[in-house]
Amino acid sequence: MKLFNTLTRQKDEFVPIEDGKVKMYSCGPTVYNYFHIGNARPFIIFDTLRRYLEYKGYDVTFVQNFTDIDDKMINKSNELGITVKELADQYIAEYFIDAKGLGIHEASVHPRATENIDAIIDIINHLIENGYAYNVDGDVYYSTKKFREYGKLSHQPLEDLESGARIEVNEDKQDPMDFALWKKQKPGEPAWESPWGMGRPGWHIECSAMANKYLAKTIDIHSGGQDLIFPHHENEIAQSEAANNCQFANYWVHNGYINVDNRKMSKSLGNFFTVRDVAKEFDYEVIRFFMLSAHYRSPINFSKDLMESAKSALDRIYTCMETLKFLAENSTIENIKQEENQVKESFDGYKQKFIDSMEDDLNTADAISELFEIVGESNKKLTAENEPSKEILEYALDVLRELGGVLGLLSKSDEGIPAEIQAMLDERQTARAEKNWAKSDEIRDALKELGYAVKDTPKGQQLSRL
RNA sequence: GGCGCCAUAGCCAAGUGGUAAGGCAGAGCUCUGCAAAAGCUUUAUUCCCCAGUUCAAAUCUGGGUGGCGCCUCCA
Repeated sequence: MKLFNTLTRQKDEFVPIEDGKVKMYSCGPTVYNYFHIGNARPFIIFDTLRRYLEYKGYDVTFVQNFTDIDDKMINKSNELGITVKELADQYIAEYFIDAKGLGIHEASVHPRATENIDAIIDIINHLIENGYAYNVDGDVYYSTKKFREYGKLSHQPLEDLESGARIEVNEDKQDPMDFALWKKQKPGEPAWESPWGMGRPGWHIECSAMANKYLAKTIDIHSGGQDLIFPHHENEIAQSEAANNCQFANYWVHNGYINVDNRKMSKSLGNFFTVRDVAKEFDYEVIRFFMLSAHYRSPINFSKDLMESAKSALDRIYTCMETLKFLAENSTIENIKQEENQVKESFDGYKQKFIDSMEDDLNTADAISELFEIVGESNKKLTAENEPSKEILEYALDVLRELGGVLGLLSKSDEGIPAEIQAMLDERQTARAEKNWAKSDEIRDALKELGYAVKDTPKGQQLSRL
């Protein structure tokens, strides 16, 4: 498949280092709060990339870290009067609740910075030995000037970065662009022992250390939001490549922002919506569908109207699936009929186009349109009047489930109908036979109260969950 | 100041040289006891503007206009 590589600024054909295997690292959240819709985008996008690679048969090792020690963690824990560890434990648990809802598979490993201090110290030591880092009284900095290729990811020469940089008041640094690898303990801060005294790791070094520890010195794909390109990912490259003397990641993949009123959604601007809050109003799955309905690199706006529209679109697919299921259960014809072979062939065609779209830099928007082609054709050809065979109905369902699964969608489990609901349906059926419309409608309303919608079709009553 | 992205119908959104996918919303019709769902018809002679290249441009080139982002913690 082709992936847009920030390093080369073009779509590159993806070739893994080791045949059949993919090593992927994605920057995870700083766990001091619920994550917001903007944070959710990379989680969903790269989960989808991972799913697609697995669908293609790759054995994917996917690592996503938790940043559980930094200024924000310390400030928030002080605010709440709890320890940094307690804060981290709480929001890591909350992360998994939202992630599960969004259909995000757990990573192969979810390492925490604080549990990998040894690996972090190791790599810093290495950098000092190699002359890329220096210790100033317990603070250790990376010397950006030493790394010749600094700026290769953000495509900015060091001088240009420097001229735009804010002047930071820190006389310890040899150069304004140098960044902290290890921060000396300040009073009241959590700290770990190190060769340079008590302190804690800087933000960038944890990812270098953990990618190395849990994956390899050179990994296949490193992903994250576009706002991490500089400085975070640029610094990771500087650290890892200086320490290991080899390329860090072959493909750098970055997703676009989520905007609110055309402005970037971010914690610092305060214009964010947490996934938890949005999920109170819309299904988690609607959020995921919304994210995948545009290309991952383009910026998208978030609004309630757009969520409503995403919900309607997703409902169209589910309604079709429910109808297919209903017809399959009531079909008297087992094997595919002669005239249905054409329908089957066009389903195969849509599936192929779906895959072609995914191959082209994960074009999920285009891929989703193929789902709707299948829905449209099903609605048109596989109707009760046409007496479709069980085989073709199930084929349609299988294709939708399979492709939906690649996107992490359409997996709502269909539980059986509770006995009491079935009793109501039976009662309504009798009423309808007697043309007792008042009673029929009464039961329909009662079912609606219980969260079920009922449709009257030539084949009988079709039930669906609201 | 440096670097980069974007502009397609009422809204969202694919399409990067061969004559405008898909979804949402709207209107009309069919079906229906009523609904719901679905189907049919309908909604861009045109892709921000101007110029150029080409047999052919939404797509390539140049120039505008408008919006956004990174260079600072951020997904």
